[in-house]
This record gives sequence, C-alpha cells and structure tokens, in this order.
Amino acid sequence: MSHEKTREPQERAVERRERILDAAFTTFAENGYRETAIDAIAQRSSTSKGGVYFHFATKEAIFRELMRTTADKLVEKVERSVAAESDPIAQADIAIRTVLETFAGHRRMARLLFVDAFGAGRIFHAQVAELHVRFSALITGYLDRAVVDGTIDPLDTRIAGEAWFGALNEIVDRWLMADPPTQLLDAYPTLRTLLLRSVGVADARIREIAATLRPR
Amino acid sequence: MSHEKTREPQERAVERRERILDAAFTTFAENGYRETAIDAIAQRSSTSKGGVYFHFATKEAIFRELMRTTADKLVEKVERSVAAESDPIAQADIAIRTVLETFAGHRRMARLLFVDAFGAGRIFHAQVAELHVRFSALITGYLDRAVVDGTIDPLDTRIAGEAWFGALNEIVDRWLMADPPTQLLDAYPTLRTLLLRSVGVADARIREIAATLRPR
DNA sequence: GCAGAGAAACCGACCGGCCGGTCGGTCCTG
DNA sequence: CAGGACCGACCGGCCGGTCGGTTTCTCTGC
Repeated sequence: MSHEKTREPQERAVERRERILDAAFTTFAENGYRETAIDAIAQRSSTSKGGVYFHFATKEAIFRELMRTTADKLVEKVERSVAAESDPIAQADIAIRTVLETFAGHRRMARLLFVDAFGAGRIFHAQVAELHVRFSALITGYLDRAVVDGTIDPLDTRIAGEAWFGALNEIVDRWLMADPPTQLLDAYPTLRTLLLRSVGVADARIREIAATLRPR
Repeated sequence: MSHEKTREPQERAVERRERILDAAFTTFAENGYRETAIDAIAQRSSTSKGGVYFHFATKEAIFRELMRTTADKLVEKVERSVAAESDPIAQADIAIRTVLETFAGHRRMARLLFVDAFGAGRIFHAQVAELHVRFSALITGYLDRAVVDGTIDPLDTRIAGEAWFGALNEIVDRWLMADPPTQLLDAYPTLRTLLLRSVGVADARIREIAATLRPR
C-alpha cells in the first residue's frame, strides 16, 4: 500500500502524537497535573504548544487519555495473569501480586494513577473514582465467584472489594512516598495474608495457595 | 477580667480569626482547595481579603491549620472513645467505629480531610501523608498491644495498620462520592469483620466483642 | 516527473482570565 | 492619638488556549 521509505503524513503525525503522550506521561508523573505546563510537554516532545493543541483539545483530554490507557494496560495485565488460575481465591491473590509487581517495576505508572490525580483538582474526582470503581469491581468479581463456589462464606463483596483496593492503594501510596525507598514487593506476603484472611480463607489454605503460586 | 459588654480588640480579633477559619473550612470542603479563592473566604466571613491576610500569612497556612486542628479533633475523639475499653482489639474496633460515626455526622470534615487534599497540588502530599501516617500509626499501636497481649499472632503491624487505614479511607471516599447518598454506618459491620479477621481474630471472638460494644 | 493547488500538520507570539499576595490608607479602641 | 485591626484597589505571574501564518506532504492533471 505504501513503500517502505515514504511516510504518509498521517504516519508521522501518529508518531508525533505518541511522542506527546509519552512526554505528557513522564511530566505528569514527575510534577503532577497542575504543575505541568503544556509548554513543558511540548518542549519535552520536541514539538510546540500549537502542535500539542493540534492533537489534543485540552490539557484535560491528554490526562484523561493517559489515565484511561494506563489503567487499561494494567487491567489487561491482571486479567492475563489471572487467566492461568481457576480457583477464584488464587485469582484474587494473583491479581494483588500482579498489581504490586507491575508498580514495583513501573513507578511512574503508579505515580500517574495513584498520586497525580492529586493536584488535578475536583474535576478529576469522577475520573479517579472511576478508576477506583474499576479496580475494586475487578476484585469484587473474584470474590463473588469464590462465594458462589462455596470457597468462602457469603459476605458483602462490594465492600470487601473496596476494602481490598483501599488497602492495596494505601500500601502503594506509602511506597511512593517512602523517603529511603523501600521494596514494594516486601509488603506482598503480609498483605495477601491480611486480605485473604479478611474474607475468611483459612490460614492453611492461604499457605496452600502460596505454595501453588510461588513457581510463578 | 473584662466587663460583659466591652470587647477588647483582641477578643474581637480572635473571634474574627475564628470566623475566617470557619468560612475557610466550609468553602474548602465545598469547592476544594484550588477552587477556593481567598476572596470567597473573605466574603463568607464578612471580612476582606486584607483582613484574611492580617490573620494568616498564606492560603496554604489556612489550609494547614484547618487540617491539623480537624485531625486533632478526630484523633482526640477516637482516643476518648477508646479509653473506655481495655482489650486492644476492642479498642481498634471502637476506633474504626468512631471514625465512621464521626464522619457520618460531619460530612464536611470528611471532605476536608480525605478529599480536599485533592486539588491541593503536590505541595500537600507531605501534609496528607502525615495525616495517613498519623492515623495508621494509631491503629498500628492498638495492634501492637494486641500482639504483646498475645490476643493475636505476631504480624507486620505497620503494614496491617496501613491496610486498615487504606480500607477505611476507601470506604469513606466512596461514601463521599456516592450519588444517591448512602448510609456510611451500614458498612461498619462488614468492615469490622473484614479488618478483625485480617489480623487473625476468630469469628467467635469478633461476635463476642460486638456484643460487648453494642450498648455503646 | 513535475507544477502547483490544497489540505493536513505544525509553529509560537500573543491574549486574557484568574488569583495569591501587597500596600497605602482608614477606622476603631484604649 | 498611638497602634492594632482591618480594608480593597491594585499588581504581577502564570498558563491554558487561540490564531494567523508557515511548512510539509499528497494528489491531480498534464
């Protein structure tokens, strides 16, 4: 359809758009939403303010797209990891671990999703809330299945999902703020025990799942 | 020291300062930090911008003082409620309940502490982090005592405290965002069960504590 | 294969609103 | 009448967004 050398203008534009997005991601993660000027993004992506505004309607739109795609990636990753397991409790466990592992390796991602919303102002509450809902719903799903399976006793899984997410969120936040940097994954064993216990999984079973999962 | 009618200028000034603080509290809680203009605070407190700046050095200072005193009040309240109990697990339980009860009755307070930091920008991360540390340390304290008592098995109480706080925080956040408003206290029974279980308190004991506490 | 029309992509100077903070002045009160 | 308390017009920086203009590509017709 096109020769290898020739670049349709679209193609170049697409690449530029991506560059802008990358630059925005980094800059938002480093300085926060409010503190990031469009000019900074333009400079970092070797474009111009006008160029940025050619591709995006508003600053907010950039941030939204970034949050959405980032969250998409994470959710997708979690769902892939989870697919290997059939026991819903093990799935929930893996989900937690995947999130921690991912953030441990992509601090910026964590900053964008969990901290940057900070400084973004009230307009983004909805956006952030959506993120929270999305992740806690994921967890609630696993817990629901576990209840149906009879693996755990019935309970308000919505609240449990929220609580799990909140706990996870807090641990990640702390890690992001920790001054002498810490190892995020160090928290995993304790956290999984806390969370699994909280929905009534017996200690023996928790150890059992751990043994199954370890091999990765 | 002074006659009932006469007002020393100091006294009037003090009252004014308070009025400003009140107005700031309400406005911050309603609109968020960033979205609140000093002029709005001045107007609401029937003073002027200059007046506000006579009492406070910066906008940030107002917010800080508000957060500090609000957190102080809450911590104090929790500690008072807790004092009545001797069993550390019951204390932790009561602490959770007190926080929920307090917020249920003072939505604004919750907004200020948990949501407003939002929109306050990166400068406040430290402030917010401090708040989180403070509350989770409170919980960690109870858990530590429970461990020493032998009431619960040893575990990383720091992480547990953070997780508990995170869970609580998330529940409150959701309640604040819920569109058809919900009853915050409805979450309490589930939440307490989750949290107490998470540190290994047996279900029987959880019910037992509930029975003791109910009478308030 | 090339002129050139036209559109897409891009640039950056500039505008304008917003708002924190200042400052010279006024008003009480003791 | 001194000085603490208070007022409000004003300043100035910041930054999101605009807009007229330029560059770069594509496509057509010859």
